[in-house]
Amino acid sequence: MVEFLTGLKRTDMCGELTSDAIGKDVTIMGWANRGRDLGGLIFVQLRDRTGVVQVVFDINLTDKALFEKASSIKMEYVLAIKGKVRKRLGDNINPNMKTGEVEVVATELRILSESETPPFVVGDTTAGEMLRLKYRYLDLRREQMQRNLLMRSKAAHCIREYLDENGFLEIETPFLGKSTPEGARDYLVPSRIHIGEYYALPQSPQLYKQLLMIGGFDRYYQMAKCFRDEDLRANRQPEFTQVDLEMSFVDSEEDVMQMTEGLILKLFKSIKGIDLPHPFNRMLYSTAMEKYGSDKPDLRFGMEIFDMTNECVGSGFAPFDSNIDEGGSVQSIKVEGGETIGRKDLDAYAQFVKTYKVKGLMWLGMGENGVLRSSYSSKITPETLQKILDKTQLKSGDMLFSVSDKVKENALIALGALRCELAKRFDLIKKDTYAITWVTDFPLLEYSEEDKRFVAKHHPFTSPKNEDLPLMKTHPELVRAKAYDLVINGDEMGGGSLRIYNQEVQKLMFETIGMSDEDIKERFGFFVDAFNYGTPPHGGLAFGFDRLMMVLCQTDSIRDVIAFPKIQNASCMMTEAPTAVENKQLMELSIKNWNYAEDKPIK
RNA sequence: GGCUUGGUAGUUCAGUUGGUUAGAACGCUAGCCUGUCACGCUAGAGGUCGAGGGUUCGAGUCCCUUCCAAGUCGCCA
Repeated sequence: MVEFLTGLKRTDMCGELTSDAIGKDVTIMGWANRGRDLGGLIFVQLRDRTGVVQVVFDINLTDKALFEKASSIKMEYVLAIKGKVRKRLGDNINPNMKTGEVEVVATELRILSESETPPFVVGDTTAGEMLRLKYRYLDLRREQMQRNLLMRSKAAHCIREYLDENGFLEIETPFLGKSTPEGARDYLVPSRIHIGEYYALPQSPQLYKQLLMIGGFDRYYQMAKCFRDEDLRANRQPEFTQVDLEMSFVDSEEDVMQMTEGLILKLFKSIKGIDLPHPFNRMLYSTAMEKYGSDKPDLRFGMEIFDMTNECVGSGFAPFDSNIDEGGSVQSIKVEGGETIGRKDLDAYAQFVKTYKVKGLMWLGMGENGVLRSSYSSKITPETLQKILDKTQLKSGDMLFSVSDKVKENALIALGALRCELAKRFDLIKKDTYAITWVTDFPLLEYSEEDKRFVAKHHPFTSPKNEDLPLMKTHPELVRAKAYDLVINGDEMGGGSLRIYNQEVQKLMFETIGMSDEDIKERFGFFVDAFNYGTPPHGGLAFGFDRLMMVLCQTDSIRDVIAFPKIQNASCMMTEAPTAVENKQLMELSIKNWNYAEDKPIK
């Protein structure tokens, strides 16, 4: 039977009916949670996005037709209920419900929509994610998803408010843009009108926002949807949202960092009610790598990496000695209480570090009364062993992990990853802590073995440090960038830089990464041209809105903060996108009938 | 592309050394029940053990191939 809303207007939200509402006549609407039919008495929990309230049908208080209708209610039926709010009888108060002191005595019930038995009970947090994503619209009814997306909306509002207060204009930039194949793989969109030509979806609005600065907008921001056709991770989706901002006439990195810092402070205050300590910590990239083996160090716990190369010179142990001879090093971390790690787990950790670029993991544990247990102590000279013990001040119960490699950075990265693994095992990460740091002074360039040339670590418009400019031609690897990353709890939340605004410097940059004048013209011609017509010094930053929401919502999965996310193979469980399309569509786009060998359409 | 873990009822899972008719809870169906709130009670339905092949007298269990999912390395300027 079809029932309509005709004549009914919602007066209240379910979750907001507390003792203040006692005696009020209300009309409420929502979905039925599981009900409890006691025979002559039926309880229905009605849910909307604000929460749940108990509705009661009493056979002695309602007419028979209404009561029978109520007994036909099943989970996820959509109901409109008129009734009167009353205090629950006797001591039937549910302290676990916000609305637990009251109930609505129903006088009218309309079943607006029936539901088949849902594939999982809404609110069942054990339901598998595959299933939840297939029926995402049901999953979205769960309290956690409602809360996360509410928080996301509030955060977006808060960001707009802050940036507006600080004179930023919200300006949209195109989705259909030009492919500039450097960096991530582009998602391409075929052009119907221009046969054989393609737009690219933006990986970021980088070029546009710099052009907006040249266009005189001075301060810009955008909640920008970005697209990258790369493999997914727990915190990576093929389409995601960046809070993208850019400012003109900035003099130093601090100008952008402090503006961003104000935004993060306001966000945490208004969303979580937390006053974060500030100013945020600043850490040099080189320090982050040496102490944490990562450019996004997790500072919620210690266990810092230290260099043990000097102690291991002439150790008599071939792996140490040969790596040191080749200019490498020995890096270590000390794990207090780590001596309890069993042999099986030690082997597993050795396997773990091998997934990075190093050969193995050395371990040295000190048991009771100073008894040593080690993978290598018998192979090094007693003098070396003594030096190590002196350096590390190893105590009973401690475990020392070391990684040696001819490339220092490899050893650091492997040990940095192990450090985070061990922190999880030994439960060193306290809940509800936010360790925030800026990482600054990144290298401008890095050498790509694959391309046999230097490539921009950030992007080719990042400004080198003024004082490092002379090194561009002689030691490109030593040039530092005016770049900065914001790191929260070991995750990169965002990054930015001051941009090059001088044609000479830009030219030098392109030369250093081996881009010919032709390449430049082909890829960035419009962009480079713009710099000839008066470019203000500018810089900005983009942070991952989804990742920030993960932190604020305290979840490990980016899918928990996105309404309709993709799964690991970049498909959508619900719509099954991507799908094959009709030949007719392909013909219109001249895709299927394209002769790639001769690079022209097949007539 | 590599590695690790997983796939058994609608759902979440158990299933021992390879051995009778593959179990539990929730959900579902029918009935009873006036103060439940994870309501309770009684009865019932529900299975291609991801798929294919192999070993065996016998496979959910062992082997091979393959598909799907999660995490991760590569990748992500």
